[in-house]
Amino acid sequence: MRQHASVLHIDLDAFYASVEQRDKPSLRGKPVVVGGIGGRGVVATASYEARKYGVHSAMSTREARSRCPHAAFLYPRFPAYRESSERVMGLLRSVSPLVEPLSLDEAFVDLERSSLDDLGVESVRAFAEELRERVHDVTDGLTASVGVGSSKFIAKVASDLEKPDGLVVVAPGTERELLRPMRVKVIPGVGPATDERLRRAGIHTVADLESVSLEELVRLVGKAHGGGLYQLARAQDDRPVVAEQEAKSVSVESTYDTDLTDRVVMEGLVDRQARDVAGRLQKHGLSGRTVTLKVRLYDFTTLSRSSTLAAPTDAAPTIARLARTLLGELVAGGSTAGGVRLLGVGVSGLADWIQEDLFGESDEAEEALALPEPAVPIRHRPEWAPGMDVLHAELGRGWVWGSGRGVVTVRFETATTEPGPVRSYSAADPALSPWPPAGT
DNA sequence: TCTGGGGTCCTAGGACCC
DNA sequence: TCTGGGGTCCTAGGACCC
Repeated sequence: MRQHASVLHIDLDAFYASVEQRDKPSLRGKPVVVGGIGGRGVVATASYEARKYGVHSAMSTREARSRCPHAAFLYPRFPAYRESSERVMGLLRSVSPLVEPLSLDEAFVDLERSSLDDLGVESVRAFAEELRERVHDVTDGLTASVGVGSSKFIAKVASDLEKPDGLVVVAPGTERELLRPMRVKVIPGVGPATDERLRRAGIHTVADLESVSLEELVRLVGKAHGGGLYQLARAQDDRPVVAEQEAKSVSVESTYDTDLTDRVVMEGLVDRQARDVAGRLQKHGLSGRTVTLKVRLYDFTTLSRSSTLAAPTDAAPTIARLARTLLGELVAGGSTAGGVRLLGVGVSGLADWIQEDLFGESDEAEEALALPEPAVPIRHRPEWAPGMDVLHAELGRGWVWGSGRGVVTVRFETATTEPGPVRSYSAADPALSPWPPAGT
């Protein structure tokens, strides 16, 4: 724990939903739900208007629809979120070289490395308030909640206290009294399972946790976790802000609207996932030795099988061959007989050097074997997904309001226009195209 | 029609080595 | 001539985070 409140945590409010409301003027002030729209989708982010109806992250979209049928349900537009995120991270890096992004919408900033000389509470508060304004400006209107404290833990807790659009600076020395009345779930790492174990032991608040011995905590939740809880309950947290985190694994997974039983179909899907993973490894100059296949059965039982190569690879055919073999073992063993709802392929044991540079052997020969195009009957995403940006030859820029039965309905508006008109077209109308055009 | 997708870290057992 | 022990790698599963 530091002497000063010099760790800042920033969290963009209802990030995905807020970007949608910014870019779709007709949705401002209205309930918006961003997430998977398919039969098995879940909510990624709900706007504050939708939260009033009890809609929240990780809820199934079906449940969200029943709670708030009049909300706009939109597919995520990651390129738009990434663009705003990069602007915010860029701004943060202009303030301190030590910025640790946690996701697209969250980051820690080390103020000891900033230009701020006076790390007193009032000075830090003014600095953070100005930072929030600059985030608002650079993102064309998004709001952020900020917490500042003497550690990552305290900063993160603080940023949650006055959401949305809030700022809390925790004065050094007041951390423990702030934490004591809070539920143990406030501690990062305490999820549903740990919460339940602690609850059964009569531990509900941080104050309760503080009164438990280290030995008892280790007995309850294990060595590493128990040690961590013991410290965090006392607001002891020396974790540094770390700017560069190296990737340890790359994976792709997908849940299908209907359970899979056909081995050939599953192999085709796994091939495609292997290709996607290989593409991402290559894009980042990475290769890895361990290939993992993930299978979630109809009853949500999750299995994984992995295999480790002698040398790292980034080749799609190599990854696909291993993943297929692992799948074959599960199919042969009868595990998949009841149906498969999810398939995934991952590569771990990453090295940021290329195999061919260090080893005489390579999988070039295997790379030369092109993977057959999979005959995949299940389309995961409709062609015209709600929320996606489109261009119409006459009416210009708009977004897909809904589609079905060969008809697509578009609202013509952008971030800088008034709420615009709605028109319907044939899904095959050549005047309508995705925006931005493919390949740009 | 309960339960996404991208990750990280930890645990525990067996193999293997010194 | 039993009962060794520690370290590392690999695999599978689970908890957790956003």
